[in-house]
Amino acid sequence: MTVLPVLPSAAAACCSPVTAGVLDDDQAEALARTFKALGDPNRVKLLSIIAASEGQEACVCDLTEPVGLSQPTVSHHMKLLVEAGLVAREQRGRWAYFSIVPGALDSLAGALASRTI
Amino acid sequence: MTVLPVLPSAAAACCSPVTAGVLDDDQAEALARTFKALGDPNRVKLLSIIAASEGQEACVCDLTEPVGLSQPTVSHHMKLLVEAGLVAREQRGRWAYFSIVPGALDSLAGALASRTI
DNA sequence: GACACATATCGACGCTCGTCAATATCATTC
DNA sequence: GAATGATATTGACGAGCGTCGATATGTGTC
Repeated sequence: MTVLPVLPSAAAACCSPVTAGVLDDDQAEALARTFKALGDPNRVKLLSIIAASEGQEACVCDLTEPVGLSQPTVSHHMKLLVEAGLVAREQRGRWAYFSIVPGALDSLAGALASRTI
Repeated sequence: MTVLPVLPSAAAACCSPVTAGVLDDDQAEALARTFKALGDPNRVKLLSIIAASEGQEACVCDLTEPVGLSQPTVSHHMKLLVEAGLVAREQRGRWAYFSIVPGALDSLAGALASRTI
């Protein structure tokens, strides 16, 4: 029960393009929270590392070395990404596997793209 | 000469989807800088207000009241959005008009969306 | 040029963020 | 259940952010 199709914060971001009208406070807050999670280069890199890994998942032990940060710091960043609804955490044995929530980035992209159709 | 199709920071973000492989430090840095600009609810709202305005442009005087912030604070946020390459500033008479850089949000969305084709 | 108006900059204030070392928690193995 | 290994949490630190009032800059008007 660790992977949800769309998490609350991501759901709020979905289907409310920035350019489709004035966003209310809740929509702006939800979008900003997700963008803030992407507002750190190390988190962006962590995300890309996970996506580039086999099976689109990685454990903290795979992530520490590429970004050159301490284990607690990587754990901290992963927690933020999970809370933002961008990444899912699954405990398997001793390891915690992180994977990108399907559709999370796409729905965020949808909130950015203009409706040119 | 205030409006550019794609500014440097946005250009770096373009065409390097987060899920297409491990991003190098420069790409991650450029993407994070743009996302950080969107990581504040007031800036997200300012962006949507501009997009929803007639002619897709607005001056600071139009923006202060809707977000409920002081004029210097709005000016500060607009500066960040301009530096992020998301918004263009054009001085016309006494007023400074802000507009969303064409394609900026779309290329950001492109950096997020997975290539499902 | 003096004035009025719109916007930008400055200086300061609390608050949050990114980072680490130290430690705690949890799952596995013996 | 004691030991081991992977990850999370805690506490602390400096750096950066969001905000404001006060002030400076720039633009048009008289």
